[in-house]
Amino acid sequence: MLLMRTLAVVMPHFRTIYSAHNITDQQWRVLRVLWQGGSCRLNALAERTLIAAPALVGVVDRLDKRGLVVRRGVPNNRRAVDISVTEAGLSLYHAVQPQVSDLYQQIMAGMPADKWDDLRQSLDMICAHVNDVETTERGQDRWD
Amino acid sequence: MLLMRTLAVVMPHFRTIYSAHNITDQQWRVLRVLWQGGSCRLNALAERTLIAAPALVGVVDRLDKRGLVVRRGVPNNRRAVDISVTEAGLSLYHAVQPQVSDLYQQIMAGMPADKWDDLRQSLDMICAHVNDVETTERGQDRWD
DNA sequence: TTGACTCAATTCATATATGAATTATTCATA
DNA sequence: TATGAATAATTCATATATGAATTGAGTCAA
Repeated sequence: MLLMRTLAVVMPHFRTIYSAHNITDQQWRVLRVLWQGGSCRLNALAERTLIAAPALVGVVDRLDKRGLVVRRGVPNNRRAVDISVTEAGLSLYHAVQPQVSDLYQQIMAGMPADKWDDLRQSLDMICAHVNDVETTERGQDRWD
Repeated sequence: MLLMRTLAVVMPHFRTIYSAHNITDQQWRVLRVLWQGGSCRLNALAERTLIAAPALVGVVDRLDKRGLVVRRGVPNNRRAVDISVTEAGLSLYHAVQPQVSDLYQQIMAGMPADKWDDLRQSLDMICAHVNDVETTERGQDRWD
């Protein structure tokens, strides 16, 4: 609940920026990842944006309709689809990114840098350890 | 993104428990809050579950249909509605709670207790500070 | 007392979130 | 080389998430 509460407190501030440019949180995440990585396929995009593939299909659809990204077939692999930003998507990204970066800095300013490092490490540690828990659960399945 | 990633890693484990009892994350949050606080009105429930009121209406509707919670009018205030768990909702809670608690303990075991305290404090600090950022933003509105 | 205003719950429209099932493909192998 | 297992993207059904607008009550001052 603490994680959710923190997100619930922080996200609206970012959302204010996004909605001023008529995009959603998820649409922003897609644009940012595509800008950083050039282009990638839906599954990879799903991993990097933390948006499940079925939901991502719709997000990309809407970005595609607005001409911010494009879908292209991959040669030698007709079941794969490559997604990349358009010029319009790129310029939108450059319009939004500074504001997002500013807000990020303001939030970071509220806590010393070493605390941020600790926070990052702790969260990473949780992510890493939780996989062990999963293994344990599976182990218990043997007694079903 | 780190916060979202952590939630994305942790939640599926809890969700496994919930879905085994045919409830969702949000339905569980409602049951837990109602069990802890007896009963409360929709707005208060929205705050405590971190579910926005419009979405919460639907969650309560579905719990109501399944007889896990009930809506009751508040005397002397016909616009308010009181929500509370039923016997069925209570027994479901007691069936699920131990498993949730166990999983929680397993996750907690992956990191020393003082680290958890630091983590809690850091996240609380973020929540507290972000409100200041908001104030700053509002202050800038004066120049509009 | 009545009209302006606030409040609590809800509805609406649109955009995800999630797990299960599909649809084409591609691959590995008997 | 037929053929079943594995893949990538998508569709489906159902359950939220979000912001704006409504509805039905209370409230308070002129």
